[in-house]
Amino acid sequence: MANIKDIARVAGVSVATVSRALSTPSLVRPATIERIEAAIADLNYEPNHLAAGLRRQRSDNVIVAVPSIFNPFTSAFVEGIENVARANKMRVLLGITEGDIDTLNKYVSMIAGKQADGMILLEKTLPDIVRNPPTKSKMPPLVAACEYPPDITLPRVRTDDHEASALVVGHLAELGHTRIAAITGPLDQFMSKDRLSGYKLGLLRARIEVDEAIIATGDFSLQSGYDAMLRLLDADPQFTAVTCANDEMALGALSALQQRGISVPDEMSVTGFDDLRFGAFSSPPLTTVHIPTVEIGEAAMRLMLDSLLQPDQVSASREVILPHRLIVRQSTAAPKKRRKA
Amino acid sequence: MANIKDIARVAGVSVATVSRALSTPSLVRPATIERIEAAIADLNYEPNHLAAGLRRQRSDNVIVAVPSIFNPFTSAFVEGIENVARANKMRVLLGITEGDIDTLNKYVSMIAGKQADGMILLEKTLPDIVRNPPTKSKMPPLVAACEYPPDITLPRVRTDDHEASALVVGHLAELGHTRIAAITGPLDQFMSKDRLSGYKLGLLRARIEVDEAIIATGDFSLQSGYDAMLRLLDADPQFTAVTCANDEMALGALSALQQRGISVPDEMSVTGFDDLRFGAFSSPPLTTVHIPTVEIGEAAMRLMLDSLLQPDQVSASREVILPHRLIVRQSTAAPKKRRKA
DNA sequence: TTGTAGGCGTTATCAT
DNA sequence: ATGATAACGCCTACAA
Repeated sequence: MANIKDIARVAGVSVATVSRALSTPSLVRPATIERIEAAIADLNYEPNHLAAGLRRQRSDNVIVAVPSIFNPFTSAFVEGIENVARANKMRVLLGITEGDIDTLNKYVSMIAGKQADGMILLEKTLPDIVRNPPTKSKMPPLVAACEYPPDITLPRVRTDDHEASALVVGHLAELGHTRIAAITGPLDQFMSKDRLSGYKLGLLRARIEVDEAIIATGDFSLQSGYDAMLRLLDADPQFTAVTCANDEMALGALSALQQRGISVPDEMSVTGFDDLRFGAFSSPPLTTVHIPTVEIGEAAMRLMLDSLLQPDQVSASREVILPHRLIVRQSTAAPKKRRKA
Repeated sequence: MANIKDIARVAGVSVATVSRALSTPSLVRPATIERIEAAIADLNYEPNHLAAGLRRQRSDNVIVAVPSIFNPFTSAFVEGIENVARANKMRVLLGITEGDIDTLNKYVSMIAGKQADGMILLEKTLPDIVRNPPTKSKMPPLVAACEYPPDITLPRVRTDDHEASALVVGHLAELGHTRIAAITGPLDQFMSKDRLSGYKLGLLRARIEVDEAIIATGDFSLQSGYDAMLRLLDADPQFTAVTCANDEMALGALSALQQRGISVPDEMSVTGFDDLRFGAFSSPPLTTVHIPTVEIGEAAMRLMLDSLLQPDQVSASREVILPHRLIVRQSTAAPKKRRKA
């Protein structure tokens, strides 16, 4: 492979000029640039990014740490990050952790190892370095999305899940429901807790008492929504609506209801959360809260770019909150028929 | 940040020994290794991957080029690649192309620029370099998945979509259907053509004549499946089954049928393709063909590792074909009722 | 506007 | 088993 020296020789200039022609063309005479570009085309030259990175001490990569990408919420998030990264000449390194904290910590150390310049997190656990900042070396640029407790001091982007959940419950209450069940996410995740507390807030506002007997816990998967729905149905014959902490579980719940022959929304109203496109084509189409997932990724990447530009502004930990909105489809309606036991 | 020189000094050895302790410990005396490891822990040393890469002429990254990751099929594929990459100390660089050939070609040139060692493709178009191999420099390691025509000479992994489609049609024919519609993918994609020809093969085997009037084209999206279903319904009152070229479109079709009040499977049988987990929880659950998407990614990454190990074996372009299998759920049944006009 | 040269942090070759 | 040292290819003062 040709290198910058070859180009310099062929173009009859010094390597410095070639380097400048590539990175700061304004400093080079147009005629010279032309000769250099000719040489580049001629020799099929491609700058060695490793060498440049070594010299400039950065890789132009950003790690995205997620438990798994095999899930529409996460992949939309990653897509958003990639969009902005690409537009800014950065690359996305995929860091799948499977929820393992050691793996996550290893990804963090890749930053010190210059494999990446920073990391965007969509994880339920924080890497150790956040709680134990390094004394000698400096803190790597980190951006958090969605999942984290309020006391950490990272730049972060999220939606107001608390209010969003309350909003859904409000919608059901307005329709006339007075007994509203919930299927939550795993309660070791901050996001799940937030959505659960929002559910309770919604009930409070509607002057409905919380009944723990009709709160079931899932793990955000279709199957867990299905299972949780069956558990609720068996536990209580009275409730007429159920709010699920994400669309996947809501779709699972829909499937369970269909199997039990309980009609939605006549006998049971069901709501989701996230607004996956699958929810728009379920039977019936799912009432849900739109979460701007792609935009969350984009905002996170922008925060990352900010951190990268101002390495010392660590304390300027900004928080971006993106708007949600209620999407009413056909899975919710006023309670009509009594459910048959 | 501490570097290898610092470690050498603190441990009282040369840089060469430190390097060896890290990469080939068997060549270093255990006692020495211990001193080195102590120094590493002490100084919080992390090897600079950029420097190592420059020296060794590789980045340990592999690019995955996909039109979009925001889709369960693709994300499963990427997850499979990441699994194997991680196990082999390689990283996945996400290359989203949005179907743009220039973007794709740029990703290819990143290999020459040492940002990555090779590329795995899940695209409907091939990068230029495949048709015009470079004369001076050597061909970058490329692995293709699923989408490509048979005449190219890349290592590749795929399923037998042709037979799989025929299998689905066979299933419907066995149930007694004689008028079977199809919703295909975009016909500029090889994968779509393959699935379409498999559909025709299935009809042939069942001695059913092909009727182009009940073949509609979609773009693999939910919405397009929904739209295509409505078009078919309006065009022909007779058919009793429809096979869709992927699960997303089948789910869209299900939604259209539900809206028209046509019951599945009593009045209409519907089949999908891919076996997304959403299909298992639709109403009714979707009969489909299981495609081992994650495994396809894993196999592709293994082919990549092979190519990387034997840079000259370009001609040894292996092809891996992974098995599919029919998943019969409740969206297919013997034709019963007549559809109402 | 252009050139010279030092150095980024490693690995690998060749000695010892 | 260990050490000295020359690359790897680029960027960026500094000099001209």
